[in-house]
Amino acid sequence: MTFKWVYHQLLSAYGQQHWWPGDSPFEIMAGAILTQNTAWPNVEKAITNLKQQQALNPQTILHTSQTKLAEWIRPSGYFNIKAERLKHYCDWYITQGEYPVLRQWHTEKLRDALLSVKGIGPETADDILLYAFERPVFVIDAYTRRIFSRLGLVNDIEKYEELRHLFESALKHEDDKTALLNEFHALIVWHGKQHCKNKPSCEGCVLRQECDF
DNA sequence: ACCCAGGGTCATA
DNA sequence: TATGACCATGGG
Repeated sequence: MTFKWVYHQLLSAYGQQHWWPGDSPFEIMAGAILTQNTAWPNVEKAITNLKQQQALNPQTILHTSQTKLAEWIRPSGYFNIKAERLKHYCDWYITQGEYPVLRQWHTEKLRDALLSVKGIGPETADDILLYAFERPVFVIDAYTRRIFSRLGLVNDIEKYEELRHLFESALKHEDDKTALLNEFHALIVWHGKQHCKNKPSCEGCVLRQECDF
């Protein structure tokens, strides 16, 4: 049982996921913040509102009052906090020179910079690195911890960075590693949702041992 | 009515 | 370092 085996099981079972849903790098970045501890359909409503307001760009978000911004993103939950986080992120993003500048940074430097923005934690930073900047990093989320600890491939108690390096080094010889890590995380999220839906019997679970019993 | 979702920050021990 | 409280909507 290996990481790659799990990947192929999920891919053959569910097919390509075509992540991240979004038309531009900035939409992906905003979505990564809005989806923190939130179901994606709620995020879609918030993004739709931002598009209707022509506000899905860093300049408009930065110059819109936090109160108004919070009202637009209300469906995504935690709207006061997320409005503040979006504005902090846009302030940093514009200051650094936006995508044309940031895309030239080395991955480690870009990660450190992202993590320095208030409201951007490890998972959100890696979402942005992988799906907006197409860097070969892996995103560790609650599904990943739960599924792979049940499979006996990782320890749930390990820290975020330890788990991330474990996945990345296990798959480092794959060609087009970015595309693989992109697909892998998306598949894990999809599988996690399916599994929750099938609890507790979990019949037809392609990973078998991942069932709850 | 209850549980949780594609997390992160901050205060406390 | 490591817990706990807090943030808040919407779907099951």
